[in-house]
Amino acid sequence: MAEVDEAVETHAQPAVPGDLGWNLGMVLRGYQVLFEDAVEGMPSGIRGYQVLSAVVHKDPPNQQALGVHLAIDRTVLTYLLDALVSAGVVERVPDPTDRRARKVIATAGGRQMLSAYEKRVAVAEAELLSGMADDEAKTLGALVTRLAHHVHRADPGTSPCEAMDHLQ
Amino acid sequence: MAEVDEAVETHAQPAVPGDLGWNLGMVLRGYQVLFEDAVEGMPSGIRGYQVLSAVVHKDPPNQQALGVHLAIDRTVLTYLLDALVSAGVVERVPDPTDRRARKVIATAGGRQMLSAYEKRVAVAEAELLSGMADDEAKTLGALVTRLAHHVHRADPGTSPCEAMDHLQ
DNA sequence: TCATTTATGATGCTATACAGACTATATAGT
DNA sequence: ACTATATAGTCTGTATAGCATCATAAATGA
Repeated sequence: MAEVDEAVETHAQPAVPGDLGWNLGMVLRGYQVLFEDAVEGMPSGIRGYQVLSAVVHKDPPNQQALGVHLAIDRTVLTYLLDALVSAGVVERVPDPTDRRARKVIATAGGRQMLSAYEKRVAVAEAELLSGMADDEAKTLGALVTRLAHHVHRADPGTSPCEAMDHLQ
Repeated sequence: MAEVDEAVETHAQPAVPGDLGWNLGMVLRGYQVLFEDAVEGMPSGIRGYQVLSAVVHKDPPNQQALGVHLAIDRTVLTYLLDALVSAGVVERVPDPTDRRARKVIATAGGRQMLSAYEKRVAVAEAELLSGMADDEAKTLGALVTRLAHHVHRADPGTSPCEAMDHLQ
């Protein structure tokens, strides 16, 4: 594995174990700061946006699938959806084929709200990456996307502790 | 499980706004899952490790600098350090030049403990990236590092809400 | 000297996640 | 058909993390 091979790239980092975590945490923090600003006014903020976005773009068949996709615990999703429902943004529709399940769909207003916020979120995302060259940002985005899908595939479970056994 | 995502994978950025957040969140989640396992037994878990690592490798002059580096609120850092101190991992040493300040230093046992855990953390980090080619992982690491430093420079504040005024 | 700022610690509040119990429905085994 | 088990969703309680706030000590500057 990684030894003292500091021909890394920008400047020779002794690559302290844990730096990856610091880096990822810092990036996510920066993202959240910008994101929170961008989704101001959205019910339940960031998570509300994510739920609404997933509902519209992923069209999950029921709440469980929605929760798994976002890695949100089902009990959390309940009150997250409560907030969105009472804001008139989404609806819970009983699934005719399985009366235990409920499909979550966006209302017309919800879709409208989403597309309005998406513009702001896109700006925030661009801003986060504003310090990098276009091709770098693109590369980063592609690699992060791949890694994210890898992780999600390895652990589609809702709760982080549930399937922590193996990631590969 | 594998649905239509395959087509969207590498190129084509229909790029739903918010995907970057999902990706980053998922990567960080995967990291934390592995990390938590790797630092099992460490006082205060992940944060404890990060604090100890920063103390040893960054040698911050006082608690405030430490907190800023890790973007941890100073009141949080207090009890985090309390735990590490009572575990005999670090010590608070009064700064002779400023008697308000305390420098945090690792004990011999703490340094030993850190280097033991660092091996495990390095394995965990390698495991997270195990799905990628070496050069890809390297590129990703370099880009994330740059972005992280960019973010940290832009907002070195301790608390995320301080810089952006309000959380929801 | 006195006021202001800085470094740290202590306390209480709020939000949020997760575990576990509970209801309703579905599916499998007999 | 009948029971047993599994699943979807909700509700409740608890633990915890993080922040605001106040308190204390010491440095800085007027």
